Amino acid sequence: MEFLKSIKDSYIKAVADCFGVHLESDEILINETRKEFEGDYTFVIFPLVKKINKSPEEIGNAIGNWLLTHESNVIAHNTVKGFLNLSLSLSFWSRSLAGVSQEPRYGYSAPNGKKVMVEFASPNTNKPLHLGHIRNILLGWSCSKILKANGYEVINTQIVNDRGIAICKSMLAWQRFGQGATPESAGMKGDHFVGEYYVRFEQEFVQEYQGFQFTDMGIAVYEAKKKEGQDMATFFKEYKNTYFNTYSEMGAAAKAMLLAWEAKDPEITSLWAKMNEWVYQGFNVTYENLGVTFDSLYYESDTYLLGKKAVDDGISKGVFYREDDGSVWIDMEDVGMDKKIVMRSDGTSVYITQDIGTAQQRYADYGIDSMVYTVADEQDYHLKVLFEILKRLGEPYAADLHHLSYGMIDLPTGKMKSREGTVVDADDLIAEVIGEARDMSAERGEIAALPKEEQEDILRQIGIGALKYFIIKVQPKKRMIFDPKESVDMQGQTGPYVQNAYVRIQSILRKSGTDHAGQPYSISDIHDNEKTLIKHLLNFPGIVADAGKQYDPSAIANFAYALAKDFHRFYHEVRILNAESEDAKSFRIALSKEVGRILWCAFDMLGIEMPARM
RNA sequence: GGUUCCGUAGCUCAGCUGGAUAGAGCAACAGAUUUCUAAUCUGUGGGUCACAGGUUCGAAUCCUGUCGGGAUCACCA
Repeated sequence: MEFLKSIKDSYIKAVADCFGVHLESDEILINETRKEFEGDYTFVIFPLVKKINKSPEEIGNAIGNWLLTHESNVIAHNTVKGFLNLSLSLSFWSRSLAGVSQEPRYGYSAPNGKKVMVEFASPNTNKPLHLGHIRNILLGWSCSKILKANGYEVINTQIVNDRGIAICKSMLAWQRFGQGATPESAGMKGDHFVGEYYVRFEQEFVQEYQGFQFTDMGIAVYEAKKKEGQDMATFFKEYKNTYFNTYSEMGAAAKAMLLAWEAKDPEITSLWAKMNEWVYQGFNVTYENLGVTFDSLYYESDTYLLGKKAVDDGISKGVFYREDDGSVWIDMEDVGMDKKIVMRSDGTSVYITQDIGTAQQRYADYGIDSMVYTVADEQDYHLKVLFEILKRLGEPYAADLHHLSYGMIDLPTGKMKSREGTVVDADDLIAEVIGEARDMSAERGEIAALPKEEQEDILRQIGIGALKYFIIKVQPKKRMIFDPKESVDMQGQTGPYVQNAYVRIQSILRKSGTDHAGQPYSISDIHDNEKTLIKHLLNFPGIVADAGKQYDPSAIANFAYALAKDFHRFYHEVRILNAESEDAKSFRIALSKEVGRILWCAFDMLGIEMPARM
């Protein structure tokens, strides 16, 4: 949209003409005029006062007068304190709207030739997805959409944490207690099925551990290792991990299983593959319900040995150094970070080594220019270290790495804790919001006449829309409180509220038929409501660009809400189909259509569907 | 303790590249439907923008410090 830019250019000319001062376009501050003042847009002229050495009023009036004679879009002006308020002509508004209509990809940038990989989700395969994963998935997916809108070629990926001691615990429990059960025989979703065995392992282990505490051995350990004055319960609480790694029979069995897996033992490998497959089938259902897909998958079982070559390279480049015991380190104290180990003395990789290797693998696979990692803020430091290492290794994409960091989700009752069973399960939550949408819809009966299948689709769109919007409207970096009751709200600042604005528009467009779609119009008057909507439309490209730069979907969510809100008001105060003239009717239909389209685009960028009816 | 993020209405959140009298939603109360779908709209009340300094014509926004909360600081992942 170039109209606002032309006014900015005129402003620069006005300043040059009136005062002989040259301004750069980024020195100009233009806002929408606050509703208590007369005007549409407002220039803040305080910054000019020093340069020109006249009073703000004098400067404002001079520029205003200049614009009045030289800039046809400006039809009136007034200066209040340091603010020059401009009123714009009818033709500005109608041409602006027409400009939006004529641009099929309005708000979207042309391809910029850059390829970015966005990583999100990245679950462990020993238990089902929960609320935290949902926030991660929604952020990653939306960010991917927003980057696409900004002209990037985007590859969605995840690193599937499919190996390690956790999955071995599930496997061991299944071996011992499963009696050959399968998700089918148990009638369960695969990820939940496997998760049950993970829980079972913990239960059995705790039982074993409690038994141990009263054996002679246990008492001897307590006496030998306790801290001064520490009672038995406290001691054993802290000792749990050590017990797992030393005396525990189950711990030993799980660790043996991990070793067998690493040695590619056929029986263990096939059990591992079978149980992971169950989990993936479960995950895929959840991903589908959330409407997300991946372009590529990386499995930790494939990548966990990667990175060793990077360590060798790093040593020869002088990025890493070897200690006497054979361990390899990087010293980043010069940039305010610590020393960090990248390879153990026994020659095995640590977590970050894997990440280095995976990054290199991804570059080898896709030749990407940049990467976005959607990872919770508890790993801020880890990602910071990773990026610094990749930079020092001279990786070609290292200058453009971004950690999409987000805060953890709390419940009104406090933190989610798996030990206390307060973790909100993703599938349960999805079912709940759809159920709520069903109840709300039943009260209204608007869609009752539609075929069953279509109804279900709409209920899903509304329920999931409520849930997604509730989570995505909050700035990523902020820790958020998730109140299950509020998450299913469908009134006020919610997904369904925005969807409802869209649905109203579709209803109008259906009723108006083809008679008025795309009809030319020449308006003789314009409502404040209409101006406000057009202002929103003009803002959209800037919002999208900003959301992309900031990796911040909440900016789009808030924009969509503001637009929907102003549409609802417009809808209420102004007749559209029964407008006072054919011109006004055509104009309002055209305006509604563009609002609907932009709402759709904005929600698409959030990964939220728009129902046609509700 | 070091580092880092957060602190805005009773609650959940916007606003943060400095601009006019800090905005929404929820909750409470009062209204609006012979009208394009009321998942809507209108109105009322509700604030030392954690606190204290500083920079500035101007600070919720930038800087410093304090307080409160989270995270992190493994040869774990």
